[in-house]
Amino acid sequence: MRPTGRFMTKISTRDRIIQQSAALFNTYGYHACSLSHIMEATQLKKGGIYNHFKNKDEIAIEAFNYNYQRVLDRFQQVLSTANSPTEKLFSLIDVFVSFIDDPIVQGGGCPIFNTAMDATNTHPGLKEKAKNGIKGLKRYVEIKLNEGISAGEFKSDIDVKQTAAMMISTLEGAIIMSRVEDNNNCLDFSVQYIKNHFNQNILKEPLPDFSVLKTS
Amino acid sequence: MRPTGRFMTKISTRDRIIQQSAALFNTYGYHACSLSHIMEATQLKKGGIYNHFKNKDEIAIEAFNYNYQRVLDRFQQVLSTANSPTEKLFSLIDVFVSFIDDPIVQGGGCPIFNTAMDATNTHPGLKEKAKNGIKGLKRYVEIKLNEGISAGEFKSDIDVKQTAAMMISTLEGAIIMSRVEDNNNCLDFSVQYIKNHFNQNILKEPLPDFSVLKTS
DNA sequence: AAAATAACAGACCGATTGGTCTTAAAATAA
DNA sequence: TTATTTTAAGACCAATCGGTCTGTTATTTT
Repeated sequence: MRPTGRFMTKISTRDRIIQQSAALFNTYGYHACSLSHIMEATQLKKGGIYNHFKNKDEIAIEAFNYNYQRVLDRFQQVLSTANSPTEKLFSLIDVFVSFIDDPIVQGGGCPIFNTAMDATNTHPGLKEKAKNGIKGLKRYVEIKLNEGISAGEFKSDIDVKQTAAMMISTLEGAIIMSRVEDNNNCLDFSVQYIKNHFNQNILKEPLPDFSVLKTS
Repeated sequence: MRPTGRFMTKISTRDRIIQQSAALFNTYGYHACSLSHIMEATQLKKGGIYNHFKNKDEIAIEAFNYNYQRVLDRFQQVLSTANSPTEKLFSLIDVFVSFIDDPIVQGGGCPIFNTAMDATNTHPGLKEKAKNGIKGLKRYVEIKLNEGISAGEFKSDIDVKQTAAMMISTLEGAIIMSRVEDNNNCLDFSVQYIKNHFNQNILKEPLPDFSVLKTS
């Protein structure tokens, strides 16, 4: 029962807790984000928080869900402005770049991968969620690759799964590296590299713009 | 003053604390690794530990140094069995693969990148160490690339810095992905991919073995 | 052998952790 | 308006956190 005006929906306290915690969990990780942090961010006391959640774990899970949805939303949003499969494919790359240029959530980077790293050895439940998140991300890319093949724009003999995995791991690796190095060099390199590779190995008709890459 | 026999060196308690903590920090991260964990692993009480270190931070720093040195050692070791620059370049790739197949330290993955992720928003000191660690890793690869150019085995117009950054971020991204997915698929893809790229774009005389890649 | 030093145990500390519960106020339903 | 339910405050809890300090036991040095 959410209080609703005529055309707008007031955010529930529970959702506000989730959103503000999502920023904290992405920034500090599960163990380094305490309830005091959440209390301070939400301006609520324990009672106000535990009225909506049974424990910290439930908040963290919901926070991940929220961040994950925001990632998907950005994919949707960016893809909606692209027309051809080729444009869509290159738009996918841009989404990863946007994780650095225009972070989805406080703390930066890709919240899915951040959670994956944070939870791998410490929080089986969250790790599983991150694992599925990555699977979803991959499926997303695979669909777009298949659409390109169906439309006749991409070569039909490409290994879709392999290409999707490569693209994601390369860009995610570059995102991490750029975050640590405090500059975008590595990400820019990777983007150039992948676009070039797509142009040469995925597209049936390479774009003329990419034939000259060595501009360093 | 280390107690030494004729041909062997007994490990100091301090070093033992560092080594065992190094495993814990790599597994759980800085905040999720408590002194109780360290006490249990080392079978020492507080007094025994704080006799050698002034605080948890100092242990974590030394633990990182130790893990970092082990990474470098593995590079040295693998490279020592390679003869030509080409062999050395491909050996570098194998070192990253070994992070999954034969983990350097408990918790798995690359301890440098693990620390980088763990510390980015939570521990400036450790983050700086990880940042420098990655810089060292990159320099290592760059040196090997330059050796290949000098020896005339690699093309002379390659962008060494860009290539090194690409190689590391791609493989590190794949390592993380493989760890989350609990299989080596992504890493294997990436390795195939990079080797193929090196063969086509770095080596002056491509190896015949790599011309056929599409084996899926 | 005696004196000095290094190593370690373990009690102790205040602060903080995640979590519970009672109570009062606010919002909703009757 | 009254009764009921939801929301949130905040006291309280045991457990644990990183860290200090004292006392005892080993180990060196003299």
